[in-house]
Amino acid sequence: MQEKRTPKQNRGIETKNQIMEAGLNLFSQKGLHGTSSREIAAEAGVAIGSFYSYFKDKRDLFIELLKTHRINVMKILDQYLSKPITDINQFEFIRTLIKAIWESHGATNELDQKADILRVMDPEIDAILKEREEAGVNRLKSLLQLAEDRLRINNIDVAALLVASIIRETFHSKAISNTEDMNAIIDELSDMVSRYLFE
Amino acid sequence: MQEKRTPKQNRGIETKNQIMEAGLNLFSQKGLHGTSSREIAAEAGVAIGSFYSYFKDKRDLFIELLKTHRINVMKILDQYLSKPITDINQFEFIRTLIKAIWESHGATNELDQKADILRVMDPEIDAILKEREEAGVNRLKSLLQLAEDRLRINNIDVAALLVASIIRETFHSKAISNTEDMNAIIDELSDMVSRYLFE
Amino acid sequence: MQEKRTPKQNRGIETKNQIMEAGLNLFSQKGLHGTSSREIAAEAGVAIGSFYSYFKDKRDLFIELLKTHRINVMKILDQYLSKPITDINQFEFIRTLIKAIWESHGATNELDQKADILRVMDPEIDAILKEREEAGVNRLKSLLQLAEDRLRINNIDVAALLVASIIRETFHSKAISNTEDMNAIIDELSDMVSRYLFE
Amino acid sequence: MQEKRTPKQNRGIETKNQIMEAGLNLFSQKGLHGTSSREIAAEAGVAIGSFYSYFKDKRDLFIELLKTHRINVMKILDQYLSKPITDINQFEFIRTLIKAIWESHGATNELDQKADILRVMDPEIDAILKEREEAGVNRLKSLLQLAEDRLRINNIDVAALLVASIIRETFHSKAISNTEDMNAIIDELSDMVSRYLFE
DNA sequence: TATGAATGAGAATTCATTCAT
DNA sequence: AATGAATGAATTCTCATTCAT
Repeated sequence: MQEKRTPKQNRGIETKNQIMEAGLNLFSQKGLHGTSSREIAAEAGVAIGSFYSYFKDKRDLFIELLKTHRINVMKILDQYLSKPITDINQFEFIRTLIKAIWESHGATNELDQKADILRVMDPEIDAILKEREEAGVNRLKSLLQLAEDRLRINNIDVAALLVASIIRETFHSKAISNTEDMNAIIDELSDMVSRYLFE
Repeated sequence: MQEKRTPKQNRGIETKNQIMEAGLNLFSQKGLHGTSSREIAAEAGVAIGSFYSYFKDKRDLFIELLKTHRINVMKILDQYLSKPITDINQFEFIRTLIKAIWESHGATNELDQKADILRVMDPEIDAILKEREEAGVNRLKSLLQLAEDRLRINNIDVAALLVASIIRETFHSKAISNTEDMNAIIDELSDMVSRYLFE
Repeated sequence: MQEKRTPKQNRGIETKNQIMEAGLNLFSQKGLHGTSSREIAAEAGVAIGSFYSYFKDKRDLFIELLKTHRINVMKILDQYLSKPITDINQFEFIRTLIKAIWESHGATNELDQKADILRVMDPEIDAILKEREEAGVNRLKSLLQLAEDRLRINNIDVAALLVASIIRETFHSKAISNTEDMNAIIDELSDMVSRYLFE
Repeated sequence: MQEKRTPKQNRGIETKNQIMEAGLNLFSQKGLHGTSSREIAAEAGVAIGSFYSYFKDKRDLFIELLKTHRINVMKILDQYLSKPITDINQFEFIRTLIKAIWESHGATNELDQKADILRVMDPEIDAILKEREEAGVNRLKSLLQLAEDRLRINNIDVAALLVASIIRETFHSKAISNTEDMNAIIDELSDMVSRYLFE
């Protein structure tokens, strides 16, 4: 195989971005197996040869998209959660958290769903997702520990795992993501979670 | 294509069952795209031609497995829920429900996860899953209506949708299904849901 | 392979006839390659195993049909041509000949067309057709020799070959066999041939 | 299916030509069903993938060959028939016509024979052949109308159909195309046709 | 004699990937 | 850096044929 190219000139950076955008669109719609490398190149408006200049294969692009997305999510979450949260009530705090997660998912929610199926077969993808999930659980645990005296739950580890999973999976749920009134869902979810966690 | 065969002799029924079992195993591990029809035939110990005698193609087998599973889940759920539930408390009621769902998932939980990704591209699979999800939401709604006077939530529709989704997705969650202590998870989940629903 | 069965009981004879009739229909419509042995058995209303009891394979049935047909054609032709022909004029003689050939083709004209393509690949089929063609040419030659003094052509061999071919191929011609007015065609063809042959 | 490729570079044109030549050879010998796509690719000395880059499937190649041939036949015929024909006698005129048709058939005569069998099952092939046959009949009719006062036949439509068919089918006849002395056949055929048509 | 389940070679077709230009 | 023609392994699917019942 030819050496993977790291673009130095503007032209190359542009090409790589086009491929990544095309990949994100197509993988989100049709998953890794459902999308062919030709298709991505065509959607990006470049030759198939160019695709293979920048990515080892389509799985390589998939993983790069997954990692890029992970960084984006973290950035958005940090912005939301950097505000002081002591002066708002518990329900509002949870609500803000859930909204932040919802916003940060945006464009790549579909990609995550596709990645979820691949992790079974693909240890590298599994590792990325697992790391992300653990990071989420840990961050939530830290937040909960700040308010430990107001918690009603015994096992903070199990609770953090459960709450993080529920929030994540709710947004992945097809039944829910097809619902028009996402605000109502977020309100109810916040109610459920805050009532579960706090006295 | 040759006529799809409906086995009349015992030998044929046996063969079809072997194929379905092999399909369930392999699809659960590797999904529809990750499994080849040859592989299924080999795992079932039959010739590839036999596979195509009983199923139009591997998607056809996948759908048949999905439908069979749906029937099994319903059977198990009905058994659990046919017991009188008035004399147990709310937490126990929810806990029994969640346990029933967990038990009924068993072997085909993995299959459902694979189906979930396919529904995006495949209207027939989407329809099967959607019907199942709606059936679940409706059944839960009926149960909730029986205890309407004790509920604290306003919108029973949104609550039923949310709770049904949360239970389903929790079991689909990789982060959770890898956990060894599922009983603790079920307890916490029951706590969360019953506290959300009831006064 | 199992021994080819020659039916002795009535049941067996009946079965074989059903298969031959089904074969004639399907081969005529779709040719040897276009027809599957399953299809023939289904059309005949027997199991595929029965097909292989009576015929080595589908080519074997095809050849048996071809030979049967050949015998039928000869029978009909002989009936027509056994009448004394001296007292009718030349045009009428040729016309009667052509009509006889047309009638005798009937049901198996289509089969002959299919056989024609196979002869290239299949020496046995080629031999059957060649033998039939030569028989036709020779018979025509004999007839012409009876009227040798009235002929205008020099080379009776070439003429017999040409005339026999033209008559045969005219009936095989798609452009013509789709024509509704076959009588007009036969009249013109008779005119052409008689004018060519006789003073 | 991947987009059918239209070669722009010389290399691609070369490849496509090799495939078409291999297809012509093999189809002529063994027909559409008798030839596999792998075989064509091997004969052309290219990979099977290249075959499918240039043709949707082998039927697509077959049809393209048929169309190409049609154009070639028309070109050659036009060259022959563009010479002034008034000063030659009727026999010579017909003889020239028949010779032109014979020459123009050349390599693709065999292909036509194969196409003939396929038209029954394949409307597109039927349409191509029908169009060609009609074009031939019409061209002949026009020629005959130029010499209308010398004709002895009544119905010019039937005569044109019959003569065109006879010429075409004579060349398709296996019995005749195996003959070594084609010149004798052409002479006799010309004699027959001119005597039929003209006073 | 009749049945039809089972077999597996072989054909069609796709698509990830390479490499000469 | 970009192109796209060429490759061929891998997969899907068909169908002639056998053989146990």
